[in-house]
Amino acid sequence: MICMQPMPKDYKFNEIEAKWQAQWETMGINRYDWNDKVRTPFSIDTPPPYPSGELHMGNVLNWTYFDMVARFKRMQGFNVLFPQGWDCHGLGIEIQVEKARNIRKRDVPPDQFRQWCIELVDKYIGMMKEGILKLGASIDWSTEYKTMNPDYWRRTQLSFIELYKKGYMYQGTHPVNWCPRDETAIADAEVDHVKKEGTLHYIKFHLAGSEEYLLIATSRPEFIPACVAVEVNPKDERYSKYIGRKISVPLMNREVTVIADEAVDPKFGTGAMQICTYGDKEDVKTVIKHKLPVIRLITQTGQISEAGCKYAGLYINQARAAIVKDLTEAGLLEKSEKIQHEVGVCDRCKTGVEILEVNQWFMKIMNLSEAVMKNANEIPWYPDYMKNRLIDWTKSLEWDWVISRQRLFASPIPVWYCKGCGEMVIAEESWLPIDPKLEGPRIDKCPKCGGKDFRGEQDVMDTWMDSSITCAVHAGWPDRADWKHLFPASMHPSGTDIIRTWAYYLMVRHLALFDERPFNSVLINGMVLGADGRKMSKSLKNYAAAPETLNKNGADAVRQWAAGGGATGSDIPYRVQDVEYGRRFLVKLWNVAGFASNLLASYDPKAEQAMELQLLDKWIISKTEKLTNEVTQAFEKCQFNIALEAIRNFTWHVFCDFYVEAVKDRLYRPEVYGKANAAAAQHTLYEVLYRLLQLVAPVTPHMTEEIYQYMYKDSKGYQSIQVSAWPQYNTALVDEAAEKDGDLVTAVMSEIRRDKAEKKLPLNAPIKNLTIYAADPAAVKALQQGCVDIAATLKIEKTAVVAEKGEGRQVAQYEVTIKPEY
RNA sequence: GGGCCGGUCGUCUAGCCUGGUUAGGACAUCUGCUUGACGUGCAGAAGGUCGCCGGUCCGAAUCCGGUUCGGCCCA
Repeated sequence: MICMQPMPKDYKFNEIEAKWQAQWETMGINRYDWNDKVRTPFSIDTPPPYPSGELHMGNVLNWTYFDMVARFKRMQGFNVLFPQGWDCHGLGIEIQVEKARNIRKRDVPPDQFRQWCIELVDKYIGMMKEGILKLGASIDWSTEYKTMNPDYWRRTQLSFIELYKKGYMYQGTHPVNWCPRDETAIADAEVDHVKKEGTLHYIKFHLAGSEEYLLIATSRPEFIPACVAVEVNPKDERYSKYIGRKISVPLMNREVTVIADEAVDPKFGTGAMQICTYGDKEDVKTVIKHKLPVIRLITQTGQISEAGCKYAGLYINQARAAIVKDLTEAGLLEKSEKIQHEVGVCDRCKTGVEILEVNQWFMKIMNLSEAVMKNANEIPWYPDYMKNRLIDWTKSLEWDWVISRQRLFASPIPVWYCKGCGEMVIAEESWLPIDPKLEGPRIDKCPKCGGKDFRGEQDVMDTWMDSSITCAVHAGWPDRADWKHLFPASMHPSGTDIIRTWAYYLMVRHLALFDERPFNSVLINGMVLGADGRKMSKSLKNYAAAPETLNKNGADAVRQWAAGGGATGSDIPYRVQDVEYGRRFLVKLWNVAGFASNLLASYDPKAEQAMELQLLDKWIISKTEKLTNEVTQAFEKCQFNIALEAIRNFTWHVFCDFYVEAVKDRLYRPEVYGKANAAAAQHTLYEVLYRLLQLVAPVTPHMTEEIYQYMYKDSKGYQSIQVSAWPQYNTALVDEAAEKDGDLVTAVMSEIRRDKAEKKLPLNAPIKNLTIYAADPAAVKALQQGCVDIAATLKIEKTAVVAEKGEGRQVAQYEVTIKPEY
């Protein structure tokens, strides 16, 4: 019986990759089996990406990581859940809609605006999904969800209600980061810090009823109307005599007190500073500490309020200019100088962030910090040191998480207020999903005053409220009674840039909701850099478009770049050469498989045959087992680059360059070597190639599947190599003696090749006689076993092994010499 | 100012946790060969005092301390 189909010479990756992507879907191998309670589940908490246009190389890197884990775990026999969602809501899309249509959120009815957002998100999802499909990610598409769909934000609302009941959600008037352009509160995590040039103004503050003045340095003179104190360092001798005295605020008909605090840096500016509400985060601390009053100077649109007297109505920049001008005219401006300083900007629109005291919804997070850090420490991180990013971030937090936003495209906060008495009504679980802007609470009257009129909460939730419950949602919460079967997630993948947001928010939300951590390990990917090592961007001309790259090289080649481009967690430059190397490896693999299928045309893997394994057979079988062990361990530790390099080197330089070369003759001329010998070569060739295909299958799933279907499907019986059993390291097949002897034999082969190369002879140039000298009896024995292969590989007519130290060319690193006669 | 990461052949990167290999690989370069699979492939060559200083050790790219230069994050 002949079961080997001849393989075509060409590999058309476009066709073949698309074919298997469709077939896997049909076979259902990517599906998580919700009814299977036998296999251990392995769930990947795929972070739903923010749809922002076409897939980029960063996405390619991430999804390749997720997919390699999914495929590896599937082969290991786990019931793998690899879900896919889309994180739709948020400022990013709103800003794009505003820009594309040249409007502001208030210019059109909210429904119209939301509709435009939905349309844009859907368009982007289509683009990204196409790329992810092309990459061959083995996602269970039956799990696909969009956070903008009511069925999803119902869960966000439910989590809000439960957290409210547990006392984690509260409303309050506190200073928050505020983006004047987007007119909304934002969280610390959404503030970027950028270096900017600013001006430091030295302004005279006269002591009350005196000609004496203090010089105050400030980069924000527009805050003078909100000045509530002047602060100096208590140890600063220049100012100690003024502490406690009244001082007048320039241009304002008002006096404040000079206070002392260690926090003031005597070396910055003049060592005396104005405290305003609020120029920066430090002001907030000072105001609380010294119980200072608050003057609300900046409005939600970034203008000066009535508190700014004559400056009211001006925008911040205009007010600054006006105040500097007035100060100059009043002779109160001593000097101005340029400085470099860091300012907080909105991470979406890059507008300078202000600190406003406004009524908002908050989630209590400060008391969860210990638990976050404890849990971060208890689970493995790949790589380990990345856990510091989460721990450091957690330690640095000072404010609770502001979760309300004054925007439109987001999950509604399910709350109403009685117009009569102000009583708050929180939605019942059975009302969800519900938008309080569109309908009232499902109760007859206010439970407190009996009033019938309610005002729905106009604010919406931070998008992170949607995306920080994915571990529970993926597991089936709240609809599946058995959702704890998949919770915590086995692995949460994250990027170095979003640890402080995604990993952090997931941790606090789930700990607060369920008193349990959301994931049991974390896989971190670095950023994709341009080939020049700088951040990839279109303007730097080092940008590679992912769809184009995939179309040109095929997913399997690009995936090798992602897997092998660098250590897990480190930033990885996108190098075309890496993709090309990947492609060449595929050509090599395809060729050797095709070649092997020819050599194995008469081989029936299922037939019981007598075989006599030769030295090099045992040698490569043993090495293959060790490779299996090495690759398995590397995949377990998410060291994809190590796994891939080991497989490629072995395939190319051990299997192809030595084993296949050596075994050709045995298979071409079985009559010379005997049936059992040839059978051993066929068996070894067949099984080692199969093992290599399995090991590399998580990285290059398409080609390995194609080869598997031609050569192995019938004998191995799995419908796909993707569900074949991951090989176990079989120590019984490890043969140290055979490896040692085989290494000597291959070293001799290399030495003869070297000799031929030096003599500028072709590698198949015949050698009349070869004499090998070795004094060591063990070496002699090995060479006697191997000299048939040496002769066959290098076209030697007669070979002799002499058991003595002889002359000739020394075999590198061995006490062995050779003497070829051409 | 704080935290984390990194500095290894021309370029990029592995190794460092668990000290001892001629420091591995890829790309580029050079020299041959083209052989019964190879969109080429194969064979070979050259190229690194592992940022710097000090310590521990019989022995350090690897451990420790310091220093310097980058990158990221935070203040």
